[in-house]
Amino acid sequence: MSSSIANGTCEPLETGAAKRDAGHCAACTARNVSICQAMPDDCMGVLDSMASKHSIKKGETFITEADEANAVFNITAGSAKIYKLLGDGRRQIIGFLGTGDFLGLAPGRRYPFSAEAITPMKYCQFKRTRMETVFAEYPTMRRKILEIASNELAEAQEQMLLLGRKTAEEKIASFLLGRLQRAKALGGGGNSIDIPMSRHDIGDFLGLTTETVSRQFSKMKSNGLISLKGTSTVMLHDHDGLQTLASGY
Amino acid sequence: MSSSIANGTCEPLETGAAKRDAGHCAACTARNVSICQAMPDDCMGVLDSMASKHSIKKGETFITEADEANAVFNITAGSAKIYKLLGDGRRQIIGFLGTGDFLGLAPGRRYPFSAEAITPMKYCQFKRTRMETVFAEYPTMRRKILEIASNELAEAQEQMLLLGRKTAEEKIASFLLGRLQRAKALGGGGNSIDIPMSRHDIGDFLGLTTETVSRQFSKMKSNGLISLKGTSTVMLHDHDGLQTLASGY
DNA sequence: TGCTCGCTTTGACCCAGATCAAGGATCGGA
DNA sequence: TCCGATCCTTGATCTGGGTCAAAGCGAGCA
Repeated sequence: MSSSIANGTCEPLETGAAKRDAGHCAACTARNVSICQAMPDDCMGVLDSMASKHSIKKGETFITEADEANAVFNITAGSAKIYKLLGDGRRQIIGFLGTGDFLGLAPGRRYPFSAEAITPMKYCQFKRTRMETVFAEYPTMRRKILEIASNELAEAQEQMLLLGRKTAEEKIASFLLGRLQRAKALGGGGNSIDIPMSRHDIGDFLGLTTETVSRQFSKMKSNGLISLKGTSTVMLHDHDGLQTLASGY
Repeated sequence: MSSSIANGTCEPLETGAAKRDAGHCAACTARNVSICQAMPDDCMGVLDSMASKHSIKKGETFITEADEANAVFNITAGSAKIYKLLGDGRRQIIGFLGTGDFLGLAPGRRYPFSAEAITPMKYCQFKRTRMETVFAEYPTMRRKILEIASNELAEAQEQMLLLGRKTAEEKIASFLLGRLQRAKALGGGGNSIDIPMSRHDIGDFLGLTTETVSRQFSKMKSNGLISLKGTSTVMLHDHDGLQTLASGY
């Protein structure tokens, strides 16, 4: 619901609960932007002992749609995409995730999407059954998950508006502003944004083809709204202009 | 996460918690399909005293986008739509809700969507601040909310696939099967479904125009996939055919 | 340093679904 | 039951973005 619900303390309900020394998690660069922040410092060892840590290469799949949803994940470095497929291979990218992002929520027994690294990537994996134990002991963790789910839901609804009702140009403007917002939330200044995903991926995220994405980038370049540095860095020159496009006036 | 997380008991954490006699909620027809089922029977009076009950007419708005999100809602009779608007009035319907459905989750201080009755409707309204108190006392309620949010998230992702990648025909097939599934979940048998919303609303839900929705209905009628009884009852004659369309082969 | 393969851009053309227009059905209210 | 308003259906035409094709371009590798 509101973010205020994540403000409680994190005392274990059972006084006999293990409190180990903080392990590698304590040094994790993703810790302060991830779900792990809901864990009190002196209990970090509990998470550390539960997490299985992985490094994968660009293009590797780490969640497959319809597989049994036995684990949840926390990205500690790099970026990923999550997507769903239609029978004939048409693809919809549901979202792009980066450092600190949490994924793996599934309402049923199986994952409702696949996930693949779009850059070299690191993540922590937690068995779902063990997470349930943690939730029982540290209610703040469940609050944090609810906060995350609630945010994702609002984002998904915003994306539904985009997919159903915006033009190609408006979609691209919205996408660029979304990337900018994300960069700022992670502490980036300036008007320059990083686009680690391909034009094809952007198309599958916005409900467009590669060619249309490319044409819209070119159009915005010649309009002076943006300029490109290489193929994966975009400078936004007219934030207000993009904002007007994105909100559909 | 999984529905298993809603299986806990519902003992108040504070032993001194008020347990009042069950009030009107006890007789509520929506109770067993709503969030209220997470409340133990003998605590139902707590909810009852908190709920403000409303009846509204078709077409009335009960949530306005960007208003302060001070309450959450539970529909006890009738149907509603929730939607978002673009600056020039283009509309995307995010979902249709019916008896037992819960809404009002907002990740920030304001509602990210509007909500309007599509039939005469009844709902219970709970002040968010008071819900926080209930959550603190009855953890099962928060689990239930997480379960709901998680389900809605998966539905929203499925809808993103529909909006971004399905053809008009596939969208209509998916919509009809979705309605059928809902009818079955509420105990309806048979292949007949009720469509309380207008063609215009269906279009705004599927990212189509009224005319395209109408044409696809006509096409499916002449294909023998469906038939219409009046304008708001649809009989599905070929479930497998619709399923194949919906899954995009 | 140059090659190659995959990604991106651009161009020409096409089509699914939007738009514009006009009847036909349905429903609530007097 | 009649009337008006609203919703639904159908037809004609148009167009934004898809499809097909081919030429740049750049990062990684030998």
